[in-house]
Amino acid sequence: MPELPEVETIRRNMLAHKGRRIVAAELLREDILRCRDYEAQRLVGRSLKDFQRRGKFLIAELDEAGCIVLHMGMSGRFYGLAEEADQALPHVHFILHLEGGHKLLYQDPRRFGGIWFCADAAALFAKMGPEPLEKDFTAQYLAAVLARRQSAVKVVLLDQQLIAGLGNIYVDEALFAAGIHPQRPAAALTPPEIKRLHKAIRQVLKQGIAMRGTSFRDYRDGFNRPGDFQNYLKVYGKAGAPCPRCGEPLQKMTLGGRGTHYCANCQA
DNA sequence: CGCTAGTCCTGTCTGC
DNA sequence: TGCAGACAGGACTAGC
Repeated sequence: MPELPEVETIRRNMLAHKGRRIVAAELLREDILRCRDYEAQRLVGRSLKDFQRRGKFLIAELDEAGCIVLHMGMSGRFYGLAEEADQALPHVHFILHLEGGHKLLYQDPRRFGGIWFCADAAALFAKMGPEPLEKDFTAQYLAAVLARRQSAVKVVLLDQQLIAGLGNIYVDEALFAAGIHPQRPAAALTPPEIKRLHKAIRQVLKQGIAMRGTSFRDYRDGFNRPGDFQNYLKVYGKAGAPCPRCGEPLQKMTLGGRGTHYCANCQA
């Protein structure tokens, strides 16, 4: 499930295609398109000016006519292939053919993701919270956000309107690193806990990026290669295994409808 | 406004 | 071995 580190990894990989011209665009599934400010045909002849990321969204900026925004949802992939690699791949919904014999494939079996052909992407992100790796995400900001919410701290951290880019894996890992129980009411966290959590969120995301993302199941990078961070997870997907800190069996519960992994002994 | 529950989707896993 | 059902969850919506 591509979260901030996975989308950032894909973005960095996509920079290999920066400046390349689009020679053809195939939208193979209409219902994957969430915004149609312009038709796919309008992409032909444009070039990929730059690649940006906002939260879990990847933005391909065009030299004119706006941009292409992609969200990988749960199972989405976006990667480059040589043009001659033409074996029939399942669940490919969008293909950008580029000059120089390259093509970019958007592939998403579960179709929780989507694509936007936007004249201006700013409106898409108007309500989105700050980037957790940018300077405006401070411990003070986190404290203010948590103070006005009574929900479980994990549920609050997953709210994209409060913090952009956190998903189920990195939230569980950050709460473990900070020694905070995922079910704690957000407003009940103490200032030292908030400081630890703030640091843990940034640390875990940076580690995830350094390891090119977590391939727990479906995720692949911009070259269709798995990431490495699944080998460094402490709690996610490890219910029943011994806690790496204290050795007690890790627990699993459901919070906000999501599988939640934690150590009942280390996370208070 | 805050919060919960329901919805979408299909590959993979579990139990009989 | 085969099949039915459970399970995974990001973002959005309705309803209280």
